[in-house]
Amino acid sequence: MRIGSLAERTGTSRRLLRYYEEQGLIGSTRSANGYRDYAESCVDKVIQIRGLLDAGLPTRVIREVLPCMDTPRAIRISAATNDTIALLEGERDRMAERIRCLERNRDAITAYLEAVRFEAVRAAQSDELQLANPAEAVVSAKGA
Amino acid sequence: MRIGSLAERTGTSRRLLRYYEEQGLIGSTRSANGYRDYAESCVDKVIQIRGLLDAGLPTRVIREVLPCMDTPRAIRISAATNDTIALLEGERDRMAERIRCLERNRDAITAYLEAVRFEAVRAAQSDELQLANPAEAVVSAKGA
DNA sequence: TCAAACCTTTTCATTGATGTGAAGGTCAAG
DNA sequence: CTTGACCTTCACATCAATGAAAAGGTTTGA
Repeated sequence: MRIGSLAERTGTSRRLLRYYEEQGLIGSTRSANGYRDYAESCVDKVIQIRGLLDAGLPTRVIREVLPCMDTPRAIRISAATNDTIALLEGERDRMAERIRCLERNRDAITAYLEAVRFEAVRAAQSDELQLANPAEAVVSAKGA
Repeated sequence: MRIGSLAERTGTSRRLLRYYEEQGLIGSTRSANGYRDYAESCVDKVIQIRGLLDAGLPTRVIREVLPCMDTPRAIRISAATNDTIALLEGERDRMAERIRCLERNRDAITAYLEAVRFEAVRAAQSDELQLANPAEAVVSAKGA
């Protein structure tokens, strides 16, 4: 597959794909004319890279982590030195911490949105009944 | 609390705290001499900001999201326009997507590490029994 | 009171990482 | 031959973060 197809199928620019290759995140062979030729698996790989970058992981970490999830499920054990293992454990823990942080904040946003919806309903009912002023409503949620 | 204490208690540099204030992420009052004075709640807030930035959220988003989680649990409903709500829902969904991506990859790393550990045990046992060569071991995990 | 040590202020400049634009050239198909 | 996809390379944009200079406030102790 050439770079245009890969770009289209992954929703990234050709420029960015060349950049990822420069950063050692993806690989490609070259056709006789010098054009890059990508494996089918690159599609998933690029999507995964996009997700990890968007989740805040630096390319350096992604470079280390990606080989552990090769899509033709072959796990290279031999290349795992003790240093690599320690490094991966560290990154796994940092990922877990990121997940916790995001979950906390996602839940807080969810709770806020629910409170807003609840308040909107309450204000509408109040409006219906007695034409009350819904402005400046501040709800103190001591319980939550 | 002055900037030095806050820096020490949050593990960030003074410089960075001024930067966050410049970016509208935290606030401070000023003493008579011009020194910044921070509320106690700023400690948690800064830690939360660090977590969100580390998780890949841009300051723009954090600025919007933070007011929804004020620590004296007062939820300001009034300031929630329809635009704000839509924006928050979008960010919540993006957070959820990040979480899924990180979970997938954390699990993949975990599985890899377990496979490595398993392989290490197997190689050790093999060593004990027949002095086998453990180098270049590649395990094809078709089942997983 | 003087001074040294330390904290704070603002401001300008820079770094590092991710990503993009565009120029100038090659290749291949209509 | 023209068009469109691809190549390399240099430069630029953006964002988070940092460095350093220059100036002033605060504290402590001789």
